[in-house]
Amino acid sequence: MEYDFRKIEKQWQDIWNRDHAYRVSNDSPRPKYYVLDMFPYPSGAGLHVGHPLGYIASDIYARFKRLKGFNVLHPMGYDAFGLPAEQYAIEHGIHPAVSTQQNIENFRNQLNNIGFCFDWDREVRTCEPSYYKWTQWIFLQLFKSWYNRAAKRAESIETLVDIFKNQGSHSVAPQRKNLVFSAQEWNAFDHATREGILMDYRLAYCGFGEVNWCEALGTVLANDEVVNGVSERGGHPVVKKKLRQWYLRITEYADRLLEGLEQVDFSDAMKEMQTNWIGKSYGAEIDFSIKSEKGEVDSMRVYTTRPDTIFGVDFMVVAPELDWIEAIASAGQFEEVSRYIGYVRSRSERERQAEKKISGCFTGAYAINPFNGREIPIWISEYVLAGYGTGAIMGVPCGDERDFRFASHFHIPVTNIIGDFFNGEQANPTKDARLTNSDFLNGVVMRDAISIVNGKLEEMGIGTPKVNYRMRDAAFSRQRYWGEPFPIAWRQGVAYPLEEKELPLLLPEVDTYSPGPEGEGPLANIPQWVERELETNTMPGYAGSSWYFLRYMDPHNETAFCDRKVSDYWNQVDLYIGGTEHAVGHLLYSRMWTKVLFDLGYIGFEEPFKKLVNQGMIQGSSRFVYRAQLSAGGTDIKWDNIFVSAGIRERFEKGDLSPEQLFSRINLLVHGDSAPAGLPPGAEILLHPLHVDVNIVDGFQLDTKAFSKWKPEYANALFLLEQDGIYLCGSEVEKMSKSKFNTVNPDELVGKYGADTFRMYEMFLGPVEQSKPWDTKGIEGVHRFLRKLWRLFYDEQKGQVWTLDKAGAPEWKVIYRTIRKMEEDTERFSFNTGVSALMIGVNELSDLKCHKKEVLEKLLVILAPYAPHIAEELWHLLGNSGSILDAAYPAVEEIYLVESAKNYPIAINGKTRAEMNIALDATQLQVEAMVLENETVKKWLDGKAPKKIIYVKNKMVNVVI
RNA sequence: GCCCGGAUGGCGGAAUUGGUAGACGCGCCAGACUCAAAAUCUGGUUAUCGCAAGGUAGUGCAGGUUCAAUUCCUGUUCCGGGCACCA
Repeated sequence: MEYDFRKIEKQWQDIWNRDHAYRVSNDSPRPKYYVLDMFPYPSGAGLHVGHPLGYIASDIYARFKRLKGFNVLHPMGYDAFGLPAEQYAIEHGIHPAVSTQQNIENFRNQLNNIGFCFDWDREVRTCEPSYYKWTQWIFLQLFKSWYNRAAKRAESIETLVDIFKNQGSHSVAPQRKNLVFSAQEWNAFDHATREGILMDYRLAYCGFGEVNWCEALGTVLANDEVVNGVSERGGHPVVKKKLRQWYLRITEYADRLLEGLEQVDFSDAMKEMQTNWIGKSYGAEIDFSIKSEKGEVDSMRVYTTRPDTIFGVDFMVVAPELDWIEAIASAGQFEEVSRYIGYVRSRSERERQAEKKISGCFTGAYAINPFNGREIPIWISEYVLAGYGTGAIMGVPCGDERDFRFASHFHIPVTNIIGDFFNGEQANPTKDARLTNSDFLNGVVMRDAISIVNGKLEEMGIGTPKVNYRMRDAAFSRQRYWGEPFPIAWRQGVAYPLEEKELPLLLPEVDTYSPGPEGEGPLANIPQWVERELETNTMPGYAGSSWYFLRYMDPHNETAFCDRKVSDYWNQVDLYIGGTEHAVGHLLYSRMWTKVLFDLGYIGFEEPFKKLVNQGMIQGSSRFVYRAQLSAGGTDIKWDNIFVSAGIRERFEKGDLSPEQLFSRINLLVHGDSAPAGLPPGAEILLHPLHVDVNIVDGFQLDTKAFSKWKPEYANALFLLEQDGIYLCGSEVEKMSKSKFNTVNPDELVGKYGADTFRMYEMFLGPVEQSKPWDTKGIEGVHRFLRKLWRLFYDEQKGQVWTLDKAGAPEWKVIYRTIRKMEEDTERFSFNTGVSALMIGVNELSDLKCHKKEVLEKLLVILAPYAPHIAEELWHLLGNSGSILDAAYPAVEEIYLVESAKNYPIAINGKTRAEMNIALDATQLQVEAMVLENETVKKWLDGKAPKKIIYVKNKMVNVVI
């Protein structure tokens, strides 16, 4: 009886499906465990082998937990709104709902192929009205709430209105500069004014923000649609444009997002990334008065974390886009300033920060140092961003490397305020120096000077200590079609929320997916929509994905996003597996939404994910063919389809093969014997690497026949082959993507080797957290392992070989050692070593010729999370009736694993030279005596006495000479 | 540029707490079975010197701590991920 994986896998998938084997109840006496995968976007390209890595890991863990007696929730769904579907709609006129539906079906089939234990009854799709109804509903909660800083929590906006009504704004931190009013004043404000003020407090609010505006395309572009300042499609210029935008006031949650990190089990790297993203810093805002020709602007505000360096300020740098720059520019500098502002407008933030070339421009105005009246030139430069702090910094070249380079570049004299700590060549950011050239601060250690300066500034009324965050409020609107409509109507410039009973506000059909007027979204093209004065923006991709883990708990609820009783049962996600690319986006947004819903009493926990495991990326291993071409050096010889093998190319590039030799070999290939010889003068042979589909390459060897059929233009391809008559490809490790032809489709591998082999091989590749290149070659080893395992039960010739014989100690020892290793490794997500442990176990049982049911059935249970189909099949063939999905994880009988002695490595000066079998309970003295008797040790000692003998129980012995 | 990771045989990787570097698998080499091939099985496989016994070097690179370093510390190079409208 053969291992017929195709039949077995089909059969068991059908049975599990029929029996609803993966259905999960919200009501169970067993402890709950919630395993979550990151929400996939159903792309048209379908799955490649990189996608399922995390899903397989979580699937194994979910199955493992089920065997351990937990009620396990392991759902799957789709983050189905998004730009690619909309782009596809623009290009092909197909409604995004239609293409998305197709993509989802394709995805689902691919996922099912791999045999995941998803409870499909709980599937969610963010683009379904039944789902986005609740995204809109949560948005309304955000809109109707404010963050009460005193209570450190979100509250209904009504509580704020009450405060304003009764006490005015004094007790509430002002959101807008200089906006302070009394209760009487509030009550006298007209409706629009009040709404304008409340808008400054709402957790979801409207403001103005810059977008990438492409005039030629008449649309707003995503960052990755902009390359080097022009649109990716068409290469049109892109500039910044201010548009009305929705935002989420995530900055109010900055501190709680930081504190929450202490309660969750994320990697230190992940916590660090989030901490840095939030970027909390303690500093001061200082107002400097300005001296300019026109005198229109009297002061500027800078944010600094180092007020102690106030006497070392040699220049100011202001973000060029701040609106008061042109007002302070002197007549002589005005033109240059305008030109520089124009230049910066064309630059993305990323480019500005990454730019190595120092650029900037003097404004012609000066700031006055409040302590000594010194005139400080005000510059503008792209390295200062408007969005951080006040958009203006103090340039302290002796203490900051970037400031120092700026000063050197523009020949601005440097004031040394740190004495010997500054060498004139390099800035020194120390806080330990005693200040010099610093007036009343001379001799004070910098660290201590900070509070002295802050005190003085406050006394003078020109500065306040200030906590600052690098994180900005999250832009929450897109000028797009394929997203959730905002449940907001605008009347006379005031935003009104729709009634709850009006939800969902359905996304209307449109005739065209092209943008609306003035950079508005496509919804602005619909007269009925505009008539109803509905918001024309839609929500961004992360709207639906910020709360989906809650919907899985109670996916069909029509009266709430999730029943409180149900979320109380499932509570936090116990294990979340996903890539680090979501470190600061999705993970922060969903943590914020969870905190808001917690504050408002809709759920009972404020951190969504208890534990996070980051999966690495599977990279593609690209293959290249090399097309030969003659440069235009005065020749009319055209080679269209000559491909040179990688080995020949290598010799050519290294110079081992001359251009003439290569030319004549190619000529021979093209023309046969009657080849005209000689490279035309001035001509050069170029070998262009071209990506070739990895699926027609075996290792590095190209299937030349398949290549000729691959694309019509290669039909007549000629190949310059290696000596042994094969064509070798070049290779490189790159991101896996369709355009690089390096994607490998899991369906094909599943078809060829089965889902069980595929699952185990993905895990066997290496640690789940680590990125690694895909290589299909090794999959056969895993497949061989499963067949070897099968042979413990059934033999092709002999049929059944398993027996009911009683097992002996050596067999028990092997199986219990395997169980223990497997359990430990699975528990710590070390799935690759888990697979190895199984292989070792099967190798050892084969060596022992162990075919005993009582041993083998334990093996099947620990195998089941990794390779569920074969495990279930053999489980039943052994005569078990229930499903192995619900078997109990076998317990280890320690008695079989007790050892009395160990082979110790005996090292001389730390280098292993011998091995000795020593009893585990041996004492230091016994060991020393034994070791000194050892021949190898004697040889190395050469008659001398050892300096020391180190004996670490159960580890090693080291003889120091 | 800034933040976070990673680097070990021909390849993927193992070494869980500082204690036998290279488990397991691929590939390769040799052998068995076979008319032959496939499949399967057995043995070998870091480099280098040596007939062997055995020695020497070795975990990106340069240093350091230690009886002992892939593991800890300092510096450095290269590669990957993210940087706010891809999801």
